[in-house]
Amino acid sequence: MARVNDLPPAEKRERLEELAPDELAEIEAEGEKTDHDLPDLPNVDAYDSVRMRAAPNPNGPWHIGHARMPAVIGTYKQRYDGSFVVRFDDTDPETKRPDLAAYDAILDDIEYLGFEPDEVLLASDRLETYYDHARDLIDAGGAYTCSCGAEDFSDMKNAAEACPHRDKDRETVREEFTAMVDGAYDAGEMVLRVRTDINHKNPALRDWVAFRMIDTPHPRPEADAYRCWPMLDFQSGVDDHLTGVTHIIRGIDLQDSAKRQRFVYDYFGWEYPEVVHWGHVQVDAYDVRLSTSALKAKIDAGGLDGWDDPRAPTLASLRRRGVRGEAVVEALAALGTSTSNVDLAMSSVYAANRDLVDDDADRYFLVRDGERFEVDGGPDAGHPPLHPDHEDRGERTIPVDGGVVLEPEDVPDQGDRVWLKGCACVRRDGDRLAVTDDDIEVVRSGDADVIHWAPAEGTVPVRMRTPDGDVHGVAEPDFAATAIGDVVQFERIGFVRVDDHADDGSVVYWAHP
RNA sequence: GCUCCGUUGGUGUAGUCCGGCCAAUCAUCUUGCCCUCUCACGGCAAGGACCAGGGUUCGAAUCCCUGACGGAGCACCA
Repeated sequence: MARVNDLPPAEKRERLEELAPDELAEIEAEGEKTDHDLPDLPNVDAYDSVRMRAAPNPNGPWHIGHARMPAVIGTYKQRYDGSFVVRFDDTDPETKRPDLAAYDAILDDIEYLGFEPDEVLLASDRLETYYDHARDLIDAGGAYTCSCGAEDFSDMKNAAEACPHRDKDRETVREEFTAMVDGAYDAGEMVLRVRTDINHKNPALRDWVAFRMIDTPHPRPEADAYRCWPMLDFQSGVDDHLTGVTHIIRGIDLQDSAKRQRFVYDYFGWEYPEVVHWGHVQVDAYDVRLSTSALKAKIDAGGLDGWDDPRAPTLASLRRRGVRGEAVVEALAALGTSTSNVDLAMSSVYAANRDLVDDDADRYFLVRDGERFEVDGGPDAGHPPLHPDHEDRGERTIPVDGGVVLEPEDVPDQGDRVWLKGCACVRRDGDRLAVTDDDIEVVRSGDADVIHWAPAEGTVPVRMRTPDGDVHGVAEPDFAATAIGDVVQFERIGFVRVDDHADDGSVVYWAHP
């Protein structure tokens, strides 16, 4: 044994190949399947096919953190040839009041990420289903109506004491639940509780509320007549079973949900799906909080121009900046599904996007805070290529004979030389630049830096919107030929998406370096 | 307070279930070099981590205990 261990790896492999070729193949196959970021889902073999769900609360467009769910279940869907349903859990018309525009905004966001739900459901369409199951649960002795005040019940529960309503007879419970459904009570007067275990060591699991009364009508006209609404744990638990969900992925804030819902599943004789919990995501590079309501407040207060403001950590913003959904998915899937909280580095999204757009992004010059110089001698214009790796795309034409503007940092000292990229080498002489007879060797030898530049006249004014605020500059004339929506690179500045060409100038959204 | 859960480089992640092949993987990041008419791309190299302390063991990132730190739930929110 010791002798074998001392052998170099290659030799060990050889020996093993002679002795046990099958086992070797197995070992090496295992080593190869580590090329995806996400861990395998648990117990996949026990199911005919993998079915997952995203259960968003439609309270606004999505921020970057929200994209994690479609990114992960979409990736699993592809891996396992499975499916997923998008189910809007819009069962609180008051404190989590749905925003009617958010339903479509969220579906748009999912499409942007590159996924298509196999089914879309709205919980607010399914109240009758929940009522039916509540009645079944009551009949099974699994629920009781309770008119305790919330605080009173909480005290009893924490002391592991049953409330006086717990042993009501079923007939009364049935009648009172019917009255709840009929809207006979006001908010706070009556709830339906699941009978779990009042002595359970975890107080969070004791006799939780399944249905409560809400006076505020639902914003959807289809659901505005209902007053008796299910709580998440009941609604979600029932729907997961009814829609055939095999794998639930959710946040650690719902760690206790499975344990709560299991009581209902047990009453119904259902099998609980596999569950994966993940931690919270934070995103670096933004000083705005990753919260829909905080973003909404900031927009309403005028601190952001809208959901797609480049300073907002939203998917709408990334899309406008020219970041592809695929890059967002790649970066989020790489976070895995661990239960600890994670930080998403925007640089990883940017790296993934750069990989996707670099080849297509034509190059242009943008000069910020340009300092003007007259140019003496040399050619009429410079002709840098549209893309350094694709000469066939042609070259740009940048006039030089009417003078040029340079960024202050690039202005050479008196008598020093710089190479105007795509044009010629110039030497500074006061506020003039004299073209020298140097060839490119002066750049190779390190005697002159290559810089970008723009003509003094005929440029396109550009407002570049970035997460850190707007930047102004002028782009070379050919930039006007780009199409809205194109992603181009302003050399030495970064990739941007062309957003608008107006008479008084263009607007671009900065994507990343 | 009660109940759960977690802790691998700056960030994320693999390895932890089934202890040795882990002086720890990959990506991102930072730095340097190469390539190049800058940038970007590409290539090469370097940097940087097993929360702490005990225990078990021939051997611990991996198992056990204690502690520290962090997170979550205990809602008529999702």
